[in-house]
Amino acid sequence: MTHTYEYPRAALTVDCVVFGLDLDGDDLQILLVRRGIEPFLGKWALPGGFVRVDETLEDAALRELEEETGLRKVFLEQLYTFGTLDRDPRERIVTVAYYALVKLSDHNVKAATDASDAAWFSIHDLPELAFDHPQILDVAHERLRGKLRWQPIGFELLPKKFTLTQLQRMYEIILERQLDKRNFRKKILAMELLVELDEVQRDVAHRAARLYKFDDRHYRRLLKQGFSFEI
Amino acid sequence: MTHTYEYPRAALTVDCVVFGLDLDGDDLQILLVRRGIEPFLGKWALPGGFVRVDETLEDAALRELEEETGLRKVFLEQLYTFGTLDRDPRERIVTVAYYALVKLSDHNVKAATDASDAAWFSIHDLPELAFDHPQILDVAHERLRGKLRWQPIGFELLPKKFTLTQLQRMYEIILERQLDKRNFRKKILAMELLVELDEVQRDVAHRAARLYKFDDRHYRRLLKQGFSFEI
DNA sequence: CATCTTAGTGTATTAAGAACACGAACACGG
DNA sequence: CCGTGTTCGTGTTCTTAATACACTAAGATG
Repeated sequence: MTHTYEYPRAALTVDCVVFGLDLDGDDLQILLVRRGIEPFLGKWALPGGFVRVDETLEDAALRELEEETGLRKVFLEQLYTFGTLDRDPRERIVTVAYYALVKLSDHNVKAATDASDAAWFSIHDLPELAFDHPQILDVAHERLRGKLRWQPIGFELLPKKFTLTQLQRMYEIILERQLDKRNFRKKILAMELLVELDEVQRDVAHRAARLYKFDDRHYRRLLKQGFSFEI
Repeated sequence: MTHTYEYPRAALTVDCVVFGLDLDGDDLQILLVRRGIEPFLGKWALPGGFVRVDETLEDAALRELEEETGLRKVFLEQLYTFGTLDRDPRERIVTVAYYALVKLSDHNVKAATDASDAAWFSIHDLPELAFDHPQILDVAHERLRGKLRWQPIGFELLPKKFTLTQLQRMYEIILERQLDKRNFRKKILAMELLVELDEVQRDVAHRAARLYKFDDRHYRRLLKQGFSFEI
């Protein structure tokens, strides 16, 4: 069945920049999929695809993410819409880009094997990408760095229970600068957004650190009172 | 001539939230156009329209803005893309929203008469709007307030030459809080982004204030050195 | 020349950010 | 069980930025 319109229409797609944090490797990572069709057959690309006429943009992004990488229930936020004329060699395609933050600890390497061909890459060592995906990735990286300091989205990259050192390292990796240990702990604890758990790290070859979790309910309550997060 | 595709496609539009500043009325204003066709015939709406297949999104926004309101050469930035299923009663339409900042002093009331039916409204006294335009406007207003403090975009709302009092009032109107006169002047002058002109206000019934202009070249130079603007 | 309105200016106090080092805990290996 | 190695957890001082606050000067008007 075909569909006919009076004027030509651009096709509409979504693309997702998925960030993951490798605390061991001290590295920010991106989830890419290998293209199985032309154009750019065999090249790596951002997971994404065409928006169906009966689903919202966000639904399309979540669907494509699951189909291509197996990921579900991730933090997802709209990034920017890219609409230059020649960004796809086939025809005019406008893409609404999203960025996602995932806890590598939960959805560990499963994502890589589940789908046809998906893999994590260090943001500092990326393969050649299809389309204008390098540009989309740059915008996403910039947004992540910018937003991280003003909104508590970084917790989406950590396991539910984390140590203060892991939290600090997350900020250091993404912001690409060192933070002072004592000042960092003073500041983050003063916000009263973390709940200290009766639990410590396990299986570490040194003194185990106390575990904390982020108190989302309390954060939302504070927000209404004009509280503003800042690292 | 018609155009046929294998799968149904959403239509793509752009909409613009145009902000103007009325320094006399101490008021932030929005430019709206009255709809000449169904749906929502006769209702006020954001200027906007369909994206042609051979123009970029930004070009479409600028074109629609000029066609419907006569405005040219305004500050324009992408806001967000709205894609819920029922936002247009006719069919699936996805809209890429932009926001614009204009100097009311330059493009004064011409805009209102030039086009069929365009007019400025106080953001605190808006008429009933078509589609999901109230929501788009809210997002734009939130973005403006958020961005104003961290980027020197407010100058786009003022005449090229302005007084420090006007500058302060602009921040007070949009941020909706009072600022201390001496602290404000101290801070803004310390940034060294303003050029003091050999010129003062004219036609005022009291002591005339010194005029300043924003030094865009110097701002860009400072940016590269890691400078960050903040009010 | 008296009146009215806005312009323009400095200091003292308070809060936040930055700099900085060492003893305690715990696992491990000999 | 004792020494070694690694990370944990903690306070104070100094510096810088933010806040609070009020009067004289300039110039237009009648």
